Amino acid sequence: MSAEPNAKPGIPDATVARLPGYLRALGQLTGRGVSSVSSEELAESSGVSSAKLRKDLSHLGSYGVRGVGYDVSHLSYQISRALGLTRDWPVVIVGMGNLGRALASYGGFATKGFEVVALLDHDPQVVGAVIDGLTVEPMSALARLSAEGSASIGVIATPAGSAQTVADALVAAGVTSVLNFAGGVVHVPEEVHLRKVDLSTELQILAFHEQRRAGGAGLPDVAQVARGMS
Amino acid sequence: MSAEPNAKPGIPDATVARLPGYLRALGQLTGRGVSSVSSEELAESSGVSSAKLRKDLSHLGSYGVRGVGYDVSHLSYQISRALGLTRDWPVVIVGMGNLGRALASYGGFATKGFEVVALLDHDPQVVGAVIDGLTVEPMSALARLSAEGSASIGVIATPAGSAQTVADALVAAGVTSVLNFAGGVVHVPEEVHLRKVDLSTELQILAFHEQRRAGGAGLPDVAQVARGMS
DNA sequence: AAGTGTGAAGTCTTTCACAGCT
DNA sequence: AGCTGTGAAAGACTTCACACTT
Repeated sequence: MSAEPNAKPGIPDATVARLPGYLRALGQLTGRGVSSVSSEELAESSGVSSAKLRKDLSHLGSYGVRGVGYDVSHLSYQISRALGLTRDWPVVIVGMGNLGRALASYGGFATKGFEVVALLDHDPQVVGAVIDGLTVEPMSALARLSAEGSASIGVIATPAGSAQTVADALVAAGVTSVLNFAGGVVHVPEEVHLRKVDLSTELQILAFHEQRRAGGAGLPDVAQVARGMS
Repeated sequence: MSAEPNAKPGIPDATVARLPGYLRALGQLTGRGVSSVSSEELAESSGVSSAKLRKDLSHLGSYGVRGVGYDVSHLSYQISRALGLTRDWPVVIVGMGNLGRALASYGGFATKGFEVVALLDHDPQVVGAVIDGLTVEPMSALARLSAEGSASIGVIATPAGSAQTVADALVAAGVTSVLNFAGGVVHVPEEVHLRKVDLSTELQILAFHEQRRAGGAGLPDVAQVARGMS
């Protein structure tokens, strides 16, 4: 209870969620040979306001130079360090359906900071397949990962119905962070960090805004609105 | 300037983002034959607190019965209506790589409220392929969708480098909401709604928490803290 | 008795605007 | 002169706790 998932002596959640964006923008600047950048410029590249950017960075420390701006490579390093990307985190992906395959070969993992150490699937027909250089293993391989202590981040890409079972297995194997792409609610122990990405949810949020744009009216107490015009 | 993308006479963004979760939980209850539910129970199924749930629902209207709870099917309908899911929104997916294929066949679209009307890809080698019953078309097909007025929500599943170009094309074709799975920042006109889903970002946020768990101490500079006090 | 709906208090986040350093 | 870093103000969101309804 009093132990929030958020006992932070340090960096606010909202800030943490934006740091990856800054890091990416800095990477692009590096690629273009830019070595120094102002908060105004970096904010523009990242799609936030400069005040927000400065406040965010101020939580990491004082890495800018007044009157000048930020050194691109130094700031990149500091953000990487704050995010814990100066070492590699082992990632296990469970569920090698379309989505799992996409994730396994997605460039996101190529980003420094992560290494896919195992691809798992429940289906014997899928086990043994080679995806992006890794052989798909059965769920029982979790025991090995657990013993090796090489389970740290787990990604769930199974159908929604299996998500809780998979999450339980991951937690039992020592995984302490879970990224859930399967729909539905998954419960994990207090000390395990869980994040959720769901296509339906995203689409439904967009639908809300589409409707607002079109409808205009749609207030709560308006009873039955016109049925399908189509 | 003062014109926020967010002039809401109605429902707070944070609430809108949770409504899909309630809707899913209600669907499960319906499947189990439950016809009435309390805020406590529905909150538990949705992974939120009951106070938050009640406050959220209060923004839609007063659809509960004191001393009793909520009627499952009526509440489902009201949430669907609030989200704009009482009609179908046409969705265009651009980029038929691994991710695009996964999205095209993902159950998320099967959820009532959306219809995939086109799959597009820039690569002539991919055009013509049939995925989940739809034939992949070239980017030029956007002109047709635009003329039909059947472009409403666009999903970008291309490599990051093409994202801005694709977004521009979608907007030109009349798309008013965009869901971007490609990394990087994409700019769209004020009136177009944009949401972003990025694997790297999610992993990096998890890495932060993993590190916090492990590292414990190691805060960057303590010197600066003292400075601010003087 | 049970459980919703909601003001009010509390917490977190963003924005403002400017002091302070280079 | 220019740009960062940051208190203070404003705003958004969450939690509390209870009046009110069935």
